[in-house]
Amino acid sequence: MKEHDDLKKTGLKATLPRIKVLSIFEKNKDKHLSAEDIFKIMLRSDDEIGLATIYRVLTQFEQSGILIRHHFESDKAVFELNEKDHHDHIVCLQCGFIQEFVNEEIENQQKLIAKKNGFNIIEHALVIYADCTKNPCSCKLGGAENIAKCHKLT
Amino acid sequence: MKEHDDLKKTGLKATLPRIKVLSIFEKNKDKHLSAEDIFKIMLRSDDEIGLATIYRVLTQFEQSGILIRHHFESDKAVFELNEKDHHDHIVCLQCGFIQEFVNEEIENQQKLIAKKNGFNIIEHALVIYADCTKNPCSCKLGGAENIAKCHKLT
DNA sequence: GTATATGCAAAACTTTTGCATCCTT
DNA sequence: AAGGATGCAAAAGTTTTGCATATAC
Repeated sequence: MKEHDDLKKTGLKATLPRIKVLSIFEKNKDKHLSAEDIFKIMLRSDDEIGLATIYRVLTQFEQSGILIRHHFESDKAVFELNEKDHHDHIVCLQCGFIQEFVNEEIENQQKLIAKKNGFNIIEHALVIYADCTKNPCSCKLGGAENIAKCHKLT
Repeated sequence: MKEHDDLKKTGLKATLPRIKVLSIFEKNKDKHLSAEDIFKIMLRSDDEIGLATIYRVLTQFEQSGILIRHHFESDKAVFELNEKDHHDHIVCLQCGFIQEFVNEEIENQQKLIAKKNGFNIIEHALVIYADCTKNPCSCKLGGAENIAKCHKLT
């Protein structure tokens, strides 16, 4: 089982809750999920889990490098798989849609800035808050399937 | 009174709590303060205020463009005066010291990226998380006055 | 005088923790 | 079998809200 082996590689015991949480992220590679999102997804598929366990597992996964934690503009943290290919985010303020991007020039400038100011970069977070109305955003297209695409839950 | 007039300009009634909160930000132009920071500062100077009022005032100030809200890596929001000169932040993970910076090249690249992806930028947040040990960070220098400089309260 | 703002307490919401029980190795 | 992981409930931390009272204009 893929998730089972991935967990063992990081030194974590392959328990059912951990396997379940990891597989949800594998099935939602393009999504940014909160603890509550995970909880709701598992409730809907009749998987028993406690919210406290989810918080513990998410923190462990972040520490072992499996997940990345983001704060974006809201009070609650969201997580995504750490695919090693660093990227930044554009967040649509209307529907929450998240577009990922990379830009070498920005990466380089950051290194120069840190060096000039005497800092060692540990990591960074660049979030552009925007409207995707011109895109157009899925919400504007209407229809349950688009609203679903637009928001976070699967 | 400066704060009084500034408030009237934005259409807000110039009440005592609002004037007090605004003047704290004026006195701490280089700091990023949380609701609780404000609360503690006012307690120390014997100004009566409720925490709920601080939260309401901070939100109103943000909406009227007086303050900017940041989330950085922690759970609690921090605010700073909106000086109109946009800048980004380097946050020291060891002591919380915050260095501001601007970089035109990064600003331009963001505009290009948004355009290419069909988004209207509303705003953006770039935070570099780093160690300022090489700086060296005030905490490392020791001494109460440096620790104080390093952290947020005034 | 009237509408709005404040203070307090209670509630809402996210996240953490203590502890008895269960599961992985 | 033993140690770590889970679930539940309770707590902690941040932010919001209801309502009676106070304040600005």
